[in-house]
Amino acid sequence: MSSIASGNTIAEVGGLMGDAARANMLMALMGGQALTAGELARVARITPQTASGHLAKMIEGRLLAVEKQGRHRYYRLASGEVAHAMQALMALAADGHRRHHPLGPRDAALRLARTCYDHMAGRLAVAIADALSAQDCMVLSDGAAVLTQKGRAVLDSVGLPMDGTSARRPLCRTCLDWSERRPRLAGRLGAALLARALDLGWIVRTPGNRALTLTGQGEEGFRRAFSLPVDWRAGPSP
Amino acid sequence: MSSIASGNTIAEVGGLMGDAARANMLMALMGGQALTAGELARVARITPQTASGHLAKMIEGRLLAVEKQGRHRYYRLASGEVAHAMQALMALAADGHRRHHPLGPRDAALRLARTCYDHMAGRLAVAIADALSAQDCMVLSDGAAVLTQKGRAVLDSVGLPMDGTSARRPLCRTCLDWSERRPRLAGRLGAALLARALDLGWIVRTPGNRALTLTGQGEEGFRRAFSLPVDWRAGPSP
DNA sequence: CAATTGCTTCGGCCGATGCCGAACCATCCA
DNA sequence: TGGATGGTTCGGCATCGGCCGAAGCAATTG
Repeated sequence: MSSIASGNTIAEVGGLMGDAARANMLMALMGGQALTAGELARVARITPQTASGHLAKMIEGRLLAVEKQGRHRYYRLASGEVAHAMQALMALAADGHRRHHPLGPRDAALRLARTCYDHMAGRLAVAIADALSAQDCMVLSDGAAVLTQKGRAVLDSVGLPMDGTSARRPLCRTCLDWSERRPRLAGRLGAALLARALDLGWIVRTPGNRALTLTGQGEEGFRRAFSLPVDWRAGPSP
Repeated sequence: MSSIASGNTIAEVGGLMGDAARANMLMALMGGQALTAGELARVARITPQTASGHLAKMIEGRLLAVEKQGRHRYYRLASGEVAHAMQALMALAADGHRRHHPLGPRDAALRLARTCYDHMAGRLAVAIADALSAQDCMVLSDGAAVLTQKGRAVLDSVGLPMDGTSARRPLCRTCLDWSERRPRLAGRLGAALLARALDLGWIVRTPGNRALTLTGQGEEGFRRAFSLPVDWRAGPSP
């Protein structure tokens, strides 16, 4: 029903995100991994049949994409723009929040390194951005970033050739997630870096959630590749 | 009702934007000017009392701010973050749209120069960004921008001292509005430039809509200040 | 002091939508 | 082939929220 799946209006998109159950599902998918319908129903605390309805609506509205695999159906965000829109909404929602930071044991892992849609977040990601910036590999200015010649060389040495300046996707963007509000690498470079680090076995995903575990190789690799200070885990230094 | 006006949730924010009438009002306010309740009712095609309810909700949700002046009440977007969120939603809504571009007579003025929340948009804004970029006043990369030393000098000469690199607000961002999808100056610099240009009388606002009229002085002033090519009105050259 | 205009509050109507129980497909496994 | 499990569709219920008419303030105007 409705239109032939052509163009949404702002109100339609907003309405889709403007439901608690759907928002919860979208938040769960912000981790970047595809989840099954059942998992999404559980995270939203609704019955599977209700979840199914919501998912269908979000597919119709082009917020999600599906991939069926066996008897499972894996849902994921349809595009980076969806993630971006969610972030923008989160920024508004967080306004007066001053959320409780229980800082539990599992929280500590998330705080160190986690995924945020398609790139890394947490202390590690911030430390990398800081180090690159401090070494003139990249110029950070008001939340935007530009890579220098030297920066390209460094990234190239990690196996990340940043050749084309083509895409109009930002290299770096401040991403208002819960945890330190400091710039980190997102965008095209951020996505490439996450993929490469997973590839090298420097970090591994945790099955259930968005947390990333830093391996021994990773500890060493990151420190050497980006010349991280020894105390990078301590958080914002200045 | 609800909480004591503290923290919204994502769903609440989305829900506020997810209504046709409210979305229309927000869109009207994207021009950057404050509008009265009556004007907003008219643009949303609803009765004043219905509009009043919507406006109260958006105030409560911290999407809008009011200022009463005499017997009028002027509503405006509460912050740049609200405008940013709307842009993000527009990007999703526009997806399949491929909107009709009627290109009427009034449309031509909008296409040349208009406001977009707190900065300029249209051919003029794009031409300025292009010129600054071509003269190494600023480095554009993937939609982000960084000002060079030379750029600071140029802006300083127009009366725009860009001293503190302080704020974490992007200098430039691609802004997916209807019309050319090319980078232009937004963010802190964009806002300052708009204010300065209005101040100098280079451009003047059109009362009813978002269009900006380029004055004779402006024609001359912009060309000299940013060394615009003579044919900048022609649009994207390369 | 009326009269007018801009805006809000109140009350009731009604359509839209989220929710679940039950039944129905599809896939995997023994 | 029968039974589990994951997922969807259907039908009905209940609630929520947008809408407007009528009435009530507030400020400006004569």
